[in-house]
Amino acid sequence: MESELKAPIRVRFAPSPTGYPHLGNIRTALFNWLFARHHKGKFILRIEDTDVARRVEGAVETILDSLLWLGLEWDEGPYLQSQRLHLYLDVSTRLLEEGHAYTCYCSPERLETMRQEQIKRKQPPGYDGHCRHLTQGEKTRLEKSGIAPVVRFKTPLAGETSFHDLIRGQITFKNITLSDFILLKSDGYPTYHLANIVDDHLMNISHVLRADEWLSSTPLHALLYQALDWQPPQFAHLPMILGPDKSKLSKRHGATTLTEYREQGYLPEAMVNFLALLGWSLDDKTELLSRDQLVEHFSLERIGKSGAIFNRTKLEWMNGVYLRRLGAAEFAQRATPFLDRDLPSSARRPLDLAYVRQVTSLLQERSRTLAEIPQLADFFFLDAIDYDAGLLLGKEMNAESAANALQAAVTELGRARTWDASSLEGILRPLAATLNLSTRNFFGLLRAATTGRTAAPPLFQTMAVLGQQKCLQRLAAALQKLPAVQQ
RNA sequence: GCCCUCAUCGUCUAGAGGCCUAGGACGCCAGCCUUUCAAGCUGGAGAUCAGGGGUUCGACUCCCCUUGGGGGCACCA
Repeated sequence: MESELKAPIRVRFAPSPTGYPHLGNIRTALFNWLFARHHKGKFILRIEDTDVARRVEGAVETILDSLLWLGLEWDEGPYLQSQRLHLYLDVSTRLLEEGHAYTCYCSPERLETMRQEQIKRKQPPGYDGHCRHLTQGEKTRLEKSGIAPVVRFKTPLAGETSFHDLIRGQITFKNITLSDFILLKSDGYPTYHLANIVDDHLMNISHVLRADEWLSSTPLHALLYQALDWQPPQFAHLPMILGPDKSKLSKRHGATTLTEYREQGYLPEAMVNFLALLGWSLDDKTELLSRDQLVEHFSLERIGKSGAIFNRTKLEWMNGVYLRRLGAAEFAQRATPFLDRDLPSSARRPLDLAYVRQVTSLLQERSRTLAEIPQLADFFFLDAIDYDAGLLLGKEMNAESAANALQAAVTELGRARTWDASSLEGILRPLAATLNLSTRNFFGLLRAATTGRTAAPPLFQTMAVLGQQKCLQRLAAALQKLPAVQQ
């Protein structure tokens, strides 16, 4: 039961536009969104664009686009940190004035050699405090020489810093292992550490749900809150999503950005369901949950601690489930853009939507992603099909009996007045008997002749959709191919 | 190297001391259904709960150590 007296729940998703959001980022966004919706709180979007050098064109748009595709609507923002620079500067100044921070004039070169030596001596790399005790005179001199300083936080040299994590419990770091990190860069932009806590404070963020990789920098943030005498939010570090080799997900693991999944024909509702189950579970058996059910049941208590390998095969299964659950019209509508995109150029455009609808109804329970529909369906849209003549012959068949059967089929089908699945069955099933062929062989022959493949939707329905004229044409073409078959 | 952290079937996970001879899902195998392929249904293989010590009448569950994995240690987030 949530107490009415508690501060309102306010969470944020704070990506940096240095790349396109990958599954891990999006899973973090999803958990934040679920948490906010479950508690009837606010979900805030904040763009952490304080790294001018690494900014990627179009990244912000892709982030917004990804969230909207999944239906993760935000209540406030997007706030851009690059437009709030004065706020960070104010806090930095205050920290300086109150003696919690100092200006540092060390050159990148000096820092680099320092680091190398520390590594060589097998010491933990970190700032050595060189500028910590500079006199006012020295500072003025360095300032005059044109060096733009950075501002560093004065990390306590002794003692320890601990904080409570909602998922992992109490976590403690010895301050000696923490170094004087940078708050403000020489270009006047804040680092993540500064901007992050200033904004979380100013935006009244109640809970910080972020990936595990931030755990190590949380003591820095805790120290900052202490120095500023601000109430820190509650922290919950989420387990990470891993690649098949158990390492942090990255480009080299293949498709990792959300938009790639959209292009590969996954449904947003399946992605939401699947992503939610990476690190969270409802119970010992539930796998399929709608967005509303997720909102209803989501809780931090049921988030696990260990990283999860992203299992694409299971996603495919789940996507198939969602695909099959769609209404036929909906399925056709969602499949159309993929057909349009991937069908061979020889297929007539624009696509005949009524025809598409008939085709997709045969494919709905056979596809796991929308992107595989075009390959499953191409023969429906092409005038001529190309295939190996060997596909025509079943096990107990030779070219002669196949020719005989095809000829008989052409004759009977040519006479047909109605052309639907049941009348076709009414013609072809008895014909198999007459020809003394197993349905397996006879229908297999017709399938290969009409579709050019051995695996396709049910024969009669397929033929019905193809139409009488096209079927007869293809049957005749198969008859021509037959002599070429190697026995 | 140092710091933090995690550890149940191949993978995602259930398990909050006795309900566990460890449950579910994906995948895999087999059977059924069947004109092929799927889908569906049924069944099966698959985890000495990383290893070792404790605590306890009793440990997958609590504690310690070891091992292994992951993350962090930037004028990146």
